[in-house]
Amino acid sequence: MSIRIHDTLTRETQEFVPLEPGKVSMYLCGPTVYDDCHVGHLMGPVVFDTIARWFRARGYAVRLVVNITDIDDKIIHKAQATGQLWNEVSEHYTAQYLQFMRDLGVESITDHPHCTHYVDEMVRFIGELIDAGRAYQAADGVYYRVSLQPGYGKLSGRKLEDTQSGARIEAQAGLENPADFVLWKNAKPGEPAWPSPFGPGRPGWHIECSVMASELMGPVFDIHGGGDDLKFPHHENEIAQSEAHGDAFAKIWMHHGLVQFSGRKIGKSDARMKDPEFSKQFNARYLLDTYGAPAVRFFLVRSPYRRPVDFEPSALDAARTGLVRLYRLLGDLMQDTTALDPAEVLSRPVGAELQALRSEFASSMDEDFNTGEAVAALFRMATLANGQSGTDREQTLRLLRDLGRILGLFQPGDLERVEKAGLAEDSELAGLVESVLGARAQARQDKNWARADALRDALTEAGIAVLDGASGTQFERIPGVEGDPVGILRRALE
RNA sequence: GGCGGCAUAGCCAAGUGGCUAAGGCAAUGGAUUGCAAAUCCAUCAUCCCCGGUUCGAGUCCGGGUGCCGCCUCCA
Repeated sequence: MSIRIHDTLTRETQEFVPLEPGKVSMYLCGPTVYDDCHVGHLMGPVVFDTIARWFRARGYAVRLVVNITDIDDKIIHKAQATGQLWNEVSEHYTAQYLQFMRDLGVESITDHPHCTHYVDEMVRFIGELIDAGRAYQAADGVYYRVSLQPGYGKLSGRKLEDTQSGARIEAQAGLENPADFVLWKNAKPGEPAWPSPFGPGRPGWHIECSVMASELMGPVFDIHGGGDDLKFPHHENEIAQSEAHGDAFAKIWMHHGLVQFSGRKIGKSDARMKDPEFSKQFNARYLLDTYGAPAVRFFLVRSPYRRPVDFEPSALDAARTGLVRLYRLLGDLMQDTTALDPAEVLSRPVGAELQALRSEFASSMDEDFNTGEAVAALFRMATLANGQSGTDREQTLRLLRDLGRILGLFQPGDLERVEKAGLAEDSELAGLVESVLGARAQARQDKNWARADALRDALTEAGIAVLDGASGTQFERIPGVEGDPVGILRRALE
């Protein structure tokens, strides 16, 4: 029952052996805080939070460092475009990002180093690279000398010559090699700057990860993660810098697939994203408000992390429907806030059928964190529970919930957050819904079926699904229903 | 052009050479319901094409075809 991990560097899945017994140190490339998050930005944190949770369930103490890039060309451009100070931009989007982390239940991140808090360390690191002959000053900054790096390109599987023949790298004046990359950018007039022996300026993008990772975790650590698109050049360059600095750096590299739409990656440079109607459907805030954060988390965890996730509203909706089914099955168990002991959950004595499913769950997670298979095991537990009664059923449901909780699912309040997504912020609509439901209840009592059904139809049109049950009537918000729900419900009450 | 990945039911999607190819959504039939919805039960694929290895391949190898990512900022 050891954990196996796919390493991008060796392209093999191998048993994980920690540097220090019982401990895991991980570094994940975090956001550059210059704009609203889209769904793609949520994937890394959710994936690595889930991985960290499984490590903890297997008894490891986890350190997970996720940087915040709070100085960068894009931040400066955004500030210039909006008339803000650069740090007003970065602080605003940092706060937004951290709120997303809380909403999504990402709780494994132990350190959120800000790039600007480590400038001195970066300056020292760059100075050491210059002293070692591995970096040089050019007209507009300090550059890393790629030509002296043996094995440059080993992560992304490319050779220096290939990179050059790519020909899309503009030959920059003063560079020894077109693949050399900037470590320190000299400040232009009006740009934010930090003092350094190489002149006032700011750190380049790649250097921050090398420096902050080693500052917080030392010259070698267990796992470095990030999105597939960061393999080259970002991670390749991190390796180059750190190795040139004499650091062993990450033992294992893990890369998650990218979120796509209609088979194509969603990115800032995607022409489609210029259409506000198009981009809105990937906006993180919009998605969390419309579908509920737990549904978004569940969606991202349903398939294994290395595959690209094809995202579209109907797929998220399908995931949400299945998730709600589990919520309803769990019922009151969802609200239990008792702290969970993963070791106990994984070893607690249970019936044979349930034990088999728990085994599948655990071995799926052990095998490179295959959350897709693990989730399938949860659904099979649901089917099992439906055929049981009494203490057997109770045992199955408890285990289903607890295993889900190890992955960050089934938190207290999640059902509300998913079923009522978007309603909380609209108190007028929420009030109207209650009024219409009350009127309908009265009509049903009077056996005025025509009136009751008309009210129900109005609710449906307004995007509210009515759920009659033995213990009264519940309702849920149907995601993605457009129109004027307030107007519809007002008219219905007349 | 270079490097890498993927092709499994209407849709999404697991699958570590070998019992009946996970799971979700949708659909259909049934139970339930004032009627619905929700819920429960049941049904629903031989895995892009060709060739090969093997007692046995969705799973390995070779060749096609198609799609995608990276090579420029990018989670």
